[in-house]
Amino acid sequence: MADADVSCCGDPAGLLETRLFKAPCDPTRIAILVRLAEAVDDRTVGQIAEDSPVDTSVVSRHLAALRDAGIVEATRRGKEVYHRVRYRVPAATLRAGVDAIEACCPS
Amino acid sequence: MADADVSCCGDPAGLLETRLFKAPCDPTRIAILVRLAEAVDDRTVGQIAEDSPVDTSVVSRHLAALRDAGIVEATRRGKEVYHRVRYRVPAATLRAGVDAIEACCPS
DNA sequence: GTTGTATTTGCATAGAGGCACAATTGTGCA
DNA sequence: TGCACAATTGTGCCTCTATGCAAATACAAC
Repeated sequence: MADADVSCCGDPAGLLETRLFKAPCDPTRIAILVRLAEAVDDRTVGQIAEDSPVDTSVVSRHLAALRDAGIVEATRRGKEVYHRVRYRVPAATLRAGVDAIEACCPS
Repeated sequence: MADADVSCCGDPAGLLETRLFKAPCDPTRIAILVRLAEAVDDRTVGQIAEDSPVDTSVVSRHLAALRDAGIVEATRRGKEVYHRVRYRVPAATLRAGVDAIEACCPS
């Protein structure tokens, strides 16, 4: 049973084990993500760190985690690395999971 | 808490800070949740612990966390406490969040 | 009441992860 | 080149949480 592939719901463990769910577990990561979402344009690591109580290195690591989870994307322009939130892909992943659950699981 | 209320997206931080997102952060909790989802009928703490490498007390604690997050519900019948997955509420919460994001955020 | 079983809770330990600081890397410019 | 600045990475500390075991609680049967 370890190979968790429920007949109707697709692969719930696969979804839950995604970094998509692990990424928002830390309050600091959530705060960074929200800051990034509130910004109208892309933000550099330094800009985000300015608004954050933690060190720049910490922000850098958290952004790397968010990038790794597919929640954030980045582009290097010169010395700075500009970050922005990816909305479509994570939202689509979540929606697909919710659809699968609601389509087949007991109400 | 940084009055995080983005104009269009509702309260993203509020959703992310929910225990709904914190609960699946631990692999053991995910495994327990998947076991529970795979079961056709309700499962007692002991039954879940049988299929789990960790101690019964650990399972009990994780189930409490999942209950606290609204992902699992339980009913006591005699000595045993029977658990089952709640699908509707968590799925609806996630769907509402996804809807809000897709409705207003940059594509 | 007592006994037996299921679950929860208290407590100590160990492991994982966040954090700050320092060192390193990457990039642009003189 | 050398220098300055932005970002990443190495390292050690510290906090938080998961874990196991034991004690306590909840409930049924007697």
